Amino acid sequence: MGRRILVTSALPYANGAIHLGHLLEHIQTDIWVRYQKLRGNQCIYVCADDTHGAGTMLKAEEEGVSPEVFIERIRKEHIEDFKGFLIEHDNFHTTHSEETRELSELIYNKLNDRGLIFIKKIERLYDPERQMFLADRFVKGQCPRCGSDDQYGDNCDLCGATYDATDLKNPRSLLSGATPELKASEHYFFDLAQYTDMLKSWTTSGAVQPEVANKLAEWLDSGLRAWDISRDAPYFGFLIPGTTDKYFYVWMDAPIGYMASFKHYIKSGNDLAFDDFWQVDSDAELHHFIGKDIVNFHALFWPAVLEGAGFRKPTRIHAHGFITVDGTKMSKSRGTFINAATYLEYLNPEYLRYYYATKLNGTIDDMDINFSDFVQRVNSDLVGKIVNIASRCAGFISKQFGGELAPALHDEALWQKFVDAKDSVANLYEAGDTSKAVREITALADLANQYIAQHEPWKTIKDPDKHSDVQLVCSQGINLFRSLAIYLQPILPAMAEAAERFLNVERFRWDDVDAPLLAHRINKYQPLFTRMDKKQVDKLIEASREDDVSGGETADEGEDAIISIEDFAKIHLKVAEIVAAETVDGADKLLRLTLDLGDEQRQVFAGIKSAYEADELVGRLAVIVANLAPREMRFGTSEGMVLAAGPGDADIFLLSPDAGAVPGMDIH
RNA sequence: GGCUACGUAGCUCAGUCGGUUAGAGCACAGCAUUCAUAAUGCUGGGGUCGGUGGUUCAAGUCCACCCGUAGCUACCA
Repeated sequence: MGRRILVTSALPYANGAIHLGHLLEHIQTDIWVRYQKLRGNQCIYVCADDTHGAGTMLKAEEEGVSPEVFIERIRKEHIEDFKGFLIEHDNFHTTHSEETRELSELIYNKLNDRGLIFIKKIERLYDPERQMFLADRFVKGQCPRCGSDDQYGDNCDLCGATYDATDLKNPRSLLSGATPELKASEHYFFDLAQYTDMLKSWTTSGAVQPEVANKLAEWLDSGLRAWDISRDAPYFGFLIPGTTDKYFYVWMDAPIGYMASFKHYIKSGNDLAFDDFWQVDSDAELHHFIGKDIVNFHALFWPAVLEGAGFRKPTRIHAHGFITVDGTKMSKSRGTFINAATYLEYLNPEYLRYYYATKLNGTIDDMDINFSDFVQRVNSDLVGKIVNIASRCAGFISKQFGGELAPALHDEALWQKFVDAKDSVANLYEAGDTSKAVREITALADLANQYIAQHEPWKTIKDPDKHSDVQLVCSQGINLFRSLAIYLQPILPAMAEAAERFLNVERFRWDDVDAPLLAHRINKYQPLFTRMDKKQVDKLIEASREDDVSGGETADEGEDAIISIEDFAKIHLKVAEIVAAETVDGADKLLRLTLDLGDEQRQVFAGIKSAYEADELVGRLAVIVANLAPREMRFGTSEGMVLAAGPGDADIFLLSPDAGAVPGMDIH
């Protein structure tokens, strides 16, 4: 009997669009789920929007609609975005649902009955104008340690200090600008410390990755405190039973949303028993895929709540790292904060699924996206290696043999190598190490291409006596391709479907790799993938940059934030003389400049060819960023940046110092 | 600031218990090839393993400190 598995991805917060970061998690989960389904296991994948909290309430208010209307609109967008990336949630619900309310109340009542809930009066910052308590992110003021202004209520960006919002000097409410006052309020606490021993053994039992267990040990060893699970009105959420103005904190009901989504899935006509998956001795598996930033909620608070309420605990928490682009955080101003919907306007979703798959390894390391690497990997692996096998064999089979595959294999040993990879690829999928799985699969693709090159069907076809050899070789090639398509199905479901049509077969199953297709009629080959042009990616980045300008998002990244004098001092500007300038073969926009900085010469590539002739630049002075990291470019290394104004094309204007400046002078 | 991770070829990443000359793919160069969507095959160049110091017969691997990146730090979600 197969395994029974319930899988979740972290719930996206219902105040913004799905972006590349969400997709890393959902694609990773989807690959794992599709693999389980392909194996014939019963695997249910549920998710939901995380809707509660002051965040959605205020955002809805900004748009002048009710929170309910606002979150439902977001949910529809999220569902569309995920569908566009072929992510097959069996149910995508909302935490603002009857199921979540019922289960939250049930769990709370059980915890309360067991004496795990207590009430304590605490003092929090209160906005007297808006008449509401303020979460840390809605308060700014001066850091109590270094005194820098404009810092949030939890920690200081500049000196790194952490503190309570009540410690801020000159605090102000971001909602009204008013000075917050301290106000006492009764909060409800969950007695987390009761479960310290349980959590110590659970976190080291293999339920979380070792590096995550290390991080959690820090919490466990320093002593768990009671967890504040209530928030005061006004709040968007569910009332705590027996109160009229205390709401469940969003992180209390968010994981309950996993249960609720599963419950709703059953209600929608699926014949499953809720208790089979959630009762304390359930033999079904429960897997949560999450980002490394929220491990404490999933691997401390959540298992303790489940334990306290008499439910089973998760089988495994799969934590992953974050996306960086060229080594740094996604950035709206650089156009690397890319939304799912924008991506889909320009590129095939399976390109991204494949690229992520080549890099996912089941650890919490961050994943760096490099767009030229992305283009190269997809083009050379998917189009050049894998799909090309089918493409180069199909013509012979359809033109010479009426679409009929040979009745026998030509190279049994080679075929067996493809069969033998099955368990190892399976284990890698199971462990979430899809990067190794892909490496094994592309190594097989290399063998297939070598095989075809060695047997040269395009030469054999000219010899009438060896006509049937061509059928043997190309049939072998197509069977090898079929194995690859099955192995890649979890990552590339649409490609696999197209391959099924080409091969004229039913839906792939994992065990199909055991036996080849022989004496079988296939259909005419249609290209499964087309090559990607870097220009499409450039357009996508450009479009994402525009999104930012028109979107008017609240600057939660601090993109255009005021910088300190220390930040400015990091930029070292110098006067430089352009001693040589020349065009670069093959480059449309670049000029290669040789700059004299007084004590050294540097080569800099500048994108100013559209506005300047090389000759007119020689001898003039320019302003250069002298400590910019050297950049490897296609035509060589660029060792700095020349400053210029203007929007681009013909309108580029180089900056120059007034008369008297000499090369090498510092600019302050 | 404290903590948890990470830093290896131009790029993206492997590298097991410390053990021979540090590997792969992409990119690049040369040759071959023309079935395939300019797709393939063969060969090759390319490394101060972030830095400094230490432990050891032996360090990419262990230790200390430093630099850089990311996350957490319980009311941001």
